[in-house]
Order: sequence, then C-alpha cells, then structure tokens
Amino acid sequence: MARRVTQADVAARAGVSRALVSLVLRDATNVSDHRRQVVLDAMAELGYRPNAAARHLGRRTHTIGVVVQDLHYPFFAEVVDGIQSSAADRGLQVLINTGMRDPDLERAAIETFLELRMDGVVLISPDLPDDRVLEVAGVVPMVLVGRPLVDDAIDTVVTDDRRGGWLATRHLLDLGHRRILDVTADVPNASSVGREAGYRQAMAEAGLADAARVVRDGGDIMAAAASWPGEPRATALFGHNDFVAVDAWAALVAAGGPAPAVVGYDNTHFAGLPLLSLTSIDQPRLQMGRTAVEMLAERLEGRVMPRHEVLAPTLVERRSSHA
Amino acid sequence: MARRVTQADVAARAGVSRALVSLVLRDATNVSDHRRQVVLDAMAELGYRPNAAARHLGRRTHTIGVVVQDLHYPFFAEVVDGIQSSAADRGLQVLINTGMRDPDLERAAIETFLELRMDGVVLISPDLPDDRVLEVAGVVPMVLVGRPLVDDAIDTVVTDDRRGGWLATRHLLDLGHRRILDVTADVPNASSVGREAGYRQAMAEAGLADAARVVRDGGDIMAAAASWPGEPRATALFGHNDFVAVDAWAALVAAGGPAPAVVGYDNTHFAGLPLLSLTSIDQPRLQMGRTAVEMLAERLEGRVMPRHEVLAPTLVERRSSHA
DNA sequence: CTGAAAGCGCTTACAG
DNA sequence: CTGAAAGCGCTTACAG
Repeated sequence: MARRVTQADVAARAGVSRALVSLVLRDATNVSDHRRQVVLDAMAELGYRPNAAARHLGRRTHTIGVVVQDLHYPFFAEVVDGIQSSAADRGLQVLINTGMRDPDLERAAIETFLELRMDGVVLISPDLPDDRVLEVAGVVPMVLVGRPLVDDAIDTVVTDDRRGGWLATRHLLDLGHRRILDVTADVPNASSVGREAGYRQAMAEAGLADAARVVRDGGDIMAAAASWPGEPRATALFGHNDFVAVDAWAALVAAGGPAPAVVGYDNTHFAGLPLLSLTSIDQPRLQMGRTAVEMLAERLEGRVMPRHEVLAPTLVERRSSHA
Repeated sequence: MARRVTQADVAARAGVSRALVSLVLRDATNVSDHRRQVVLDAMAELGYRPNAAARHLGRRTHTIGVVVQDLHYPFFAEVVDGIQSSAADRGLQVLINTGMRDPDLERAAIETFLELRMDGVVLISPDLPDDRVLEVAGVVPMVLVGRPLVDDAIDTVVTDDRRGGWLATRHLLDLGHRRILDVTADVPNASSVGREAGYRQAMAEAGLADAARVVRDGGDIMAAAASWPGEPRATALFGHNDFVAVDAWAALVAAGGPAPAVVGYDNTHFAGLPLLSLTSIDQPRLQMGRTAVEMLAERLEGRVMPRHEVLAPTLVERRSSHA
C-alpha cells in the first residue's frame, strides 16, 4: 500500500489551498463552480478518501454504534433495518457489532464503540446485566431495545411482553385449549418473565391458574407436557420465541399422538414459511429500530428526560395454532 | 455529557507524566508496579477511555471491517462467527456493516470502512459487481467470501458451487428421481451459476441432459415443475438456498399430489428444525470466516501473491429428500 | 479565495 | 521515569 492520500496532496494536485479542499468536502456554498470541479477532479484522480479518524478527532462523529445480541436470530436484523433507514434519514452512519451472546464480549463491543466516540449506542436485547448497562449509559446516549429497564439514565423501546404472552395464551384458550404449556427461555430475562406473567394472567382469568405449566427451553418438555394429574398431555404450546416453539412442537410430534396447537413469538421470517405456518406474536421491529434512532437524535439535541416507549405486540394467526 | 477525559487528565490525577500514562496503556514492561497501579486507579476513577480516533490517526487501526450482504439470512452469521474468533486470536477488532442487498448502500458501507482506515475488509457475498469490488481491492487488503472472483488484487474463500450443485443432484438421482427441478437465484450471480452448472453436469452424466429444468426463484415454479412433455410433474427439487428450496417445496405441496424430494443449500439453522428436516448442502462457514481473517493477516505481513481458496461442500442428509 | 495557525488526543523518540 | 516536542490528517477561525 502506498502512503495514503491526504488533503494536502489533493490541494497540491489542484493547485489550491488545503482550506479550499476542506471547504469543498464540506459542501460549502461560497466556492466557485470552477474551483470546486478542479478539486473534485483532483480527488477522483488521486482516489482521495477523507480520514475519519482525523475528522472525528475532538468532534462529533455522526455515527451510532449498534450492539446486536446475536446475528443468528433473524428477529434482530429487522430492528437493524429500522435503525439503518432512520439513521440514513438523519445523516448518521451506523456501525454494528455483536457480543455473540457472551456478556464479556458484549461489553467489549460496547467499549469499542465508546473508544470510537460514537454519538450514541443502541443495545438490542443485550445479555449484559442491568447494572453494567447503566454504567455505560452514563457515558454516552444509549437506547435499550427489546428489554425493559426503567431508569433515568437510559431510553428504552420495548413491546409489552406481558401483553404478548397474554395474547398468545388467550388465543389458545379461545380455541378451546386448557392444557397449555409455556416453554420459556433457558435463562430467564426481563422479557421472558413478562411473557410468562402474561401467560399466567390469561390462565388465571380463565380460572385455570392451577393448570399453568411452565418449562424452560432445554428442560424436560415431555414431562412438563404430561404434568396434569389424571389428564392427557398438553394440547397446546406457547413458546418464548419462534425457535423454542418449533423445537418443542417437534418434540411432541416426535413422541406421537395428536399434534399440539402452537404459538411462537417474534414472527420471524421462517414462521411465515408455508410448511411451518407458525402462529406468532409480532413486535413492530422496524418501528422499534426507528424509534431508537429518534431517541438518540433527541438526546443529541439536548433532551434530558428519559423516554420509555412501550409498543403493542400483535397476534399473527397461522395454521400452527389450529392443529 | 461532560468534556471527555483525556490522558492529560489521568496524568494530572495520578501525578505522573502524560508519557507514562501512554506507556501503561500500551502495557510497557519498564514501568514500576507502583506507578502502574497509581495510573490504573486514576483511569478507573475518571472513567478514562482511550480515544480511538487519536490512537488510529496515522497508524494501523488493528481493526477489520466486515460487510455482510444481508443480516436476515442466518448463513452469514456463522461466517462472521469464524471471523470474530480468528480476529480475537490475532488481537484484531471487528466492525460490521451491511448494504441490505442494495449495491449502492453496500458501496457506501465499504467506503465508510475505508475512511475509518480499516487494516482490511472482508466482503461476504456482496451484491456489488466484480469491477466495483476490484476498484476497492486496490486500496485496502480485501477478502471476498462466498463468491468466486479470480483476480490478483483480491483473495477469495469460496466453496465449490459446481460441486455442491452436483452433490445435491447426484443425491436425488441416486434416490431414483429423474424429473428434478433446479430452482435458482432470482438474480443470477457467480454462485448460482456454479450451482446450476453442477446440476446440469450431474443430469448430463445420468444421460438426462435434456431433462434438466431450471427456473428462477420468483418465476413460475408450477409451470416449470410440469414442463416434461407427456410426463407427470417434478418429483424432486434442488433449491439455490434453503429459503428458496422451502418456498418451492411449499408451492408443490400446496398444489396437491405427492410431496417432492427436496435439497436446499447452506444448511442454515432452520434446515435442521425437526419439522422441516431439510436435506441441504453445507459450506464450512466457520472455516470460511477464519480463513478470511488469516488471509488478511498474511497481507498485512506482506504477502503479495493472491490466494484463492476453494473449500469442499458436503451433503447433509435429512428427511426432506426421502419423500 | 489564500495562508498561517491552533487544536483535537494520542504515540513515539529523545535528551536528561 | 520526566519533559518537551513532533507528527498523524483533519476543521475552524482569522487576517488579508
């Protein structure tokens, strides 16, 4: 690699001052068309690219960092879509990183963004505990997406997990099911706790508080599905997310007997695949991403009061719940 | 936000010189334990974080940029896993971005990485045309993953798409199928062309060159599936990727008649879901990611000759092909 | 528009 | 270890 091209090289090539090159780059209006063109030509000939490090040094970077819990679960990709489109509208760059479900790596990813002096950081369903999240929220404008955390130092965008759990369960109850198994997260978190609470609430409202059964993903699904004394096994499943729902569904199918009615959560792309046709609870992902950027922008413009936005989940009905 | 903490602040707090703070940060050995501790304490008290822009200015960044074609298709996430783990082993940071399947946005994402002076850039199955890719490859060490492009300016890691297409088709032929439909990409690219060539080769080797039928994703699947004159519709499908395969599968199932045997491509997570159990062609994703970083590291150490690595795909047999 | 300058926050080399 | 300095590549303000 040859030495990198700088503004000085462009100025020399164009026969103008360095300051003029900088002005052209920044789209200043008081530059003659002719000189502007000469400078732009010189840039193109030399393959000049501004050095972001120099440009950022001591200034706003106009860039936001997004930390995604996991790149494998497609739910997050759509939140990022919303972030990207809203950021583009506001002239903000976006950089993405992930901790790959390891809290230490996640923390390191955040640290990288802080060192890069991102104007703001978005955490999508992080694995980091609340207190660690709040530590960082004191340093840079931060929005938490997909996990509730009510604190003045941070903005949050979530959907109402309790409501989502309630919708899913209510739907199954309406279809006549009584032995409904809730398959929750392997490691409980604020979201899974909310969804479970919604499940229990709907069961209780149906006079079935004692019939509520919750098993963790990775636990003994079959035992839990057969835990109603003197009764047959579960006829319906509510899964904490689409993957969990489908895995549990498959376990019951593999064990024989009638297929259960199934409701998942997140309405990921594959829930809509015709061969699965999984009923699922939808979160407005695009809107969640857009709102996160909006919140960051407001903070950059001086807002001090926290915003905690709770959006409504909806039920997307497909064949799986009509088993 | 208060003014950011700098090394000068830390030095003042610790009562040492600025140079010493820098030395402690860089883990220099010739610093007394006592002074080191004093400096570390001061950093912690002040919440000091080095400014990456200042640190990067005029130097290597020890960071690589990864441009992912699409965050929604989980295939790419595992390549990124491989990149992350190998980068961590070498003390390299990773930053991720995506063009969301828009060539212009993809180009902008690459441009961002160039301005950030990344030490190297990895493109995972980009949508950008070859000539645009090569333009950039002249500026920074660059590895193309998942798409063949033989050129001295760039390193590539691909799997043998022709071989993959051949394996899939051969598998279906071995199971006795003769009317095998190839559902290829909606927009042809080097990978889809290779897979299709493998399909045609296998058909030809079986004396079925004239029976080869290729339809694009989004095209008229049903018409293509019934395009053998005087014969019933296709009994088997080979899809360009897992999503395409499952969608075509569903179309045939919805139309009634016997379920086709199906083979997908990429062996994504959801291919393994018990309810789908999709036979698929696997690419060694982790290894692809690790190799990409290895290639970048070699370039940084001075390698000039290009490397073009072709890995072998494998068939992962599941129930879908035994319809 | 130019030209000279300061400043952003670091690293590095050097004399002491 | 300290202290003074140069340099990385930009932006910004200012006198002309």
